[in-house]
Amino acid sequence: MLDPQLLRRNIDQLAEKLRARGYTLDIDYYQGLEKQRKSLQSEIESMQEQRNRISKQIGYAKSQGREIQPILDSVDTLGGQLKTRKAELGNVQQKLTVLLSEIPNVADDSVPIGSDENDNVEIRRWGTPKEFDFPVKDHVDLGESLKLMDYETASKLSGSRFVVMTGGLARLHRALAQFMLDFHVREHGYTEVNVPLLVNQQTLFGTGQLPKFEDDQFRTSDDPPYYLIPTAEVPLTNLVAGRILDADSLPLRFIAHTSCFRKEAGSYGKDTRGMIRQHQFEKVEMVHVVRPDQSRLSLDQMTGHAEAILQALEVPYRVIVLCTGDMGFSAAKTFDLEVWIPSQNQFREISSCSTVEGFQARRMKARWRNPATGKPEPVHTLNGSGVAVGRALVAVMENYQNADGSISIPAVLAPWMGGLDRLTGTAG
RNA sequence: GGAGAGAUGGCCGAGCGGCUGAAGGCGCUCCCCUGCUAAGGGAGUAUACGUUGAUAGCGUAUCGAGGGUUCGAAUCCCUCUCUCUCCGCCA
Repeated sequence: MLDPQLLRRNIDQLAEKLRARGYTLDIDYYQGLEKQRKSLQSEIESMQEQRNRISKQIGYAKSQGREIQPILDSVDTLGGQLKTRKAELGNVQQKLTVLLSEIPNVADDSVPIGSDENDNVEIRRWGTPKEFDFPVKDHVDLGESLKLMDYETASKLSGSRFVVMTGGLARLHRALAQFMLDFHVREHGYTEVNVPLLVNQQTLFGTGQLPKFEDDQFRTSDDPPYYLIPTAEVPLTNLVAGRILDADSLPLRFIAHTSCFRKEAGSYGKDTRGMIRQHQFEKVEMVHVVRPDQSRLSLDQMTGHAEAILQALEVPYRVIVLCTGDMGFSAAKTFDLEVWIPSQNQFREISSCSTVEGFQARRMKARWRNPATGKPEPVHTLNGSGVAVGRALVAVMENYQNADGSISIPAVLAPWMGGLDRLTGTAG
């Protein structure tokens, strides 16, 4: 949610900025509603003021033992009028809330203007793609020929976009998650958190998935509406929902390893093969809750934290900054990490680190007490993958493949691999 | 799933349908007093929105949430949520 002051004060400038993101703000519609809201609200408040005043007179008159009927008569019609006006206001406010909650965040000034992923800008590269002296296999061929990865059985159990992993590969997947979690906690000062995977509507509203992206979520039940989290960003960020934080408790750095669930509606035909795009996948997620003046710096740090994982795994990657047209709904600025996928001969997204500034904080009423003003103000929140576990597995499998179809294990994962240093299909 | 108890400000805790945005206490802030410390005295201490150029001020709302009764609700009624205790069931 944007700061409502932005809409009230600089709506033309705001509309301009939103246009860069491909969102058209209906200024007339907004201003019409806002005008109605104002007049209804003042009208209602003055009616309430009148009612309160008269009610006090009644109380006073009664205590004096005087006749109250004449006073009662004077407010005879007030109640009814108030009721209809309140209903009208409720209506207008509902529309305003829907409008406001579906406006995307405004891009930071440093974000390149553009319309889609072709306008993203590469910032830097790390590592050099390995030259293979044999034809490379993709992770599906590797996994299936080692009999450690089974899409057919997964499809029987669930459907498309699921996978069954077995033995050493399942262990490698787990090792990756454990490594990332332990690494971030030890090296980067994160607090490990174990969070619910099922959340309510309010929580999804807080991070911006609802109301606009209902169709992307798995809804599990109706009587209490529960949703499977699409990312741990949702529960982690909402940890501070509704709270007023002390200045010295910031920054907060949370990390969690969770499964994530996405319908992938609208991505039909995209990445249908393999583990790149699944309905269920695992991710290690980082969330920062910071003072507003720290969010830019924090974004760089968070991106660095994700990069450290890929460097430790020794897989080549590049960092890009997303252009205005390619950013997610809540983001003010996003760095994507893209890892080298040999079989595709290209870089693919493995982490996305964003600052959303106060956008989510305003939705979830997460505030801090600014010592300078003494007042509660929205905090800034950031989120980033540190990194996607399934995609990291793909990267490791493909970048560490050998001519005989076996897969070497990155040295850094040794502590979690129980002595296994190569996947040959027989181990585990 | 069954039975019961509860939800009030940063915390604890009062509150007969009317002068209660909310007693009292704790904590915190400022001031005074006191030659350190301790003790004591005084004032202040929620959030949102509206009004205003911005304060102050004023107005409105908020005592778990949402409805209702009433001229008037923290207080009465209904629904829901959550917490706690006991029983059952389980990881």
